[in-house]
Amino acid sequence: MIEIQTNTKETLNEPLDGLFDKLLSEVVIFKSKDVLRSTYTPDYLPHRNYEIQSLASILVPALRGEIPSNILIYGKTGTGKTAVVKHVGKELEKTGDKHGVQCRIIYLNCEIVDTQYRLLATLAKHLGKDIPMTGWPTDQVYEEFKNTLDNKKRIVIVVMDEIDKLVRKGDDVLYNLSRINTDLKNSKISLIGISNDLKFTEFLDPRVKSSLGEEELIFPPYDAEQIHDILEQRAGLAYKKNVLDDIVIHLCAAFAAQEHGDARRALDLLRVSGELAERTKSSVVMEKHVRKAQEKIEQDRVVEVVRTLPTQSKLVLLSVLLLSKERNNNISTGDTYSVYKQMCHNIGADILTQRRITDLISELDMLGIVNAMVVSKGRYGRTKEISSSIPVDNTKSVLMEDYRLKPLDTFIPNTITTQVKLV
DNA sequence: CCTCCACCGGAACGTGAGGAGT
DNA sequence: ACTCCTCACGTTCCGGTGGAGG
Repeated sequence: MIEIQTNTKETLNEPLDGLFDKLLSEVVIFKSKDVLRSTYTPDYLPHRNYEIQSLASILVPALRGEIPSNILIYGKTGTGKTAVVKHVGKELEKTGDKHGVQCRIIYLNCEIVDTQYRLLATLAKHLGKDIPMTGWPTDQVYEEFKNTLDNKKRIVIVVMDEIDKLVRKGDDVLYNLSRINTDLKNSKISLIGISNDLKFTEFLDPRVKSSLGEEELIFPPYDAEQIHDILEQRAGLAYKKNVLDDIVIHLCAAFAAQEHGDARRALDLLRVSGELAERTKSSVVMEKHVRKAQEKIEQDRVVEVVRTLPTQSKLVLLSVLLLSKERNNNISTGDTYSVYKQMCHNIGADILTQRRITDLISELDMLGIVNAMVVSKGRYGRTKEISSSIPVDNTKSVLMEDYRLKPLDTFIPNTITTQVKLV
């Protein structure tokens, strides 16, 4: 989206290093964009004092050389769980240094570190012991980790973000980790699990459950007012003075509050709004930018979802899209299925049963890319009435990026006409 | 009030991939 | 290398159903 002027002599004669200087100087809105990224850990967390205090008071024994209770933290996305833990952790390490107590916080994201082996290896690495990422027997890694951990007197607090992802693949690691303290002479270990799924402990071994959940913290979602405060504070750091229209922050907060109080979403919105304003060379972020940003974020989400759909679901979606162009959105399962069958035939894909397609349609409905409602048409039966809830043409081109659907490019016109005749 | 359409959606089962244990 | 288990994905079978039209 960067336009380069080539029509004036001045631009052509300008030395190359001046080119970027000029572009750089055009960026006038942001002071620091990173402040609005989800990777940024703020020093000050509005409306999370209670959580910070609770967490700190649970962890304070660490500074006296005792083992803090293990903690489970629950809360939906964007409620500040990770930020609070990182913040408190930083403070704890700082205070520990001041008083000469060795406290280490190790932060792991279980979505990436998702097996027993990787988890132990990563922990060992954080403590300064390199273990090859593959190859060793798991129990050897465990031993190695234990020895490294125990070679110094210290308290180690392991933070496991998205712990539910790890549990789904077995809870042995957690069992081992929660019992490891009995084998340690010098150091002590304590666990903090973060999850956005309230029910994930159901899958846990009862022993692990009780040991891990010695203390529990629940982070409630923010309301619109609280999100407003958060945005206000971050906007001060991220944007230059007087570049935000008054309504911008209110609007971002309102949009995000609708999404179950997700602060991350609100910050994304604020950042994308600024980026859009910047691109249109506007020196002020205005309401229209926020609305555009909201649209863009939603569209990016849809594109991502559609792109990663399994082929069969893509075919079903494509059928719905084609039909919704021909009709006024009153599409039935039967219609969809016959178009779907034709397309499968055209590209030589397996044809699934209608029963399965019903389920696939329901899945698409849950993802929010089509609407499906069961309606009765009396004498003419009972069916799902399907309509697409996304822009048809854009989505179609995303679908066509899939090489397996490519052959349809030439078939699609025929498909529709035969279909129309058929009905 | 009854019928009957065109599908819904639950249940049980089959299959193949992939991981753990031995 | 082997079995055993789990899980995702599909199929088969089938009872169930809201309401327009008779």
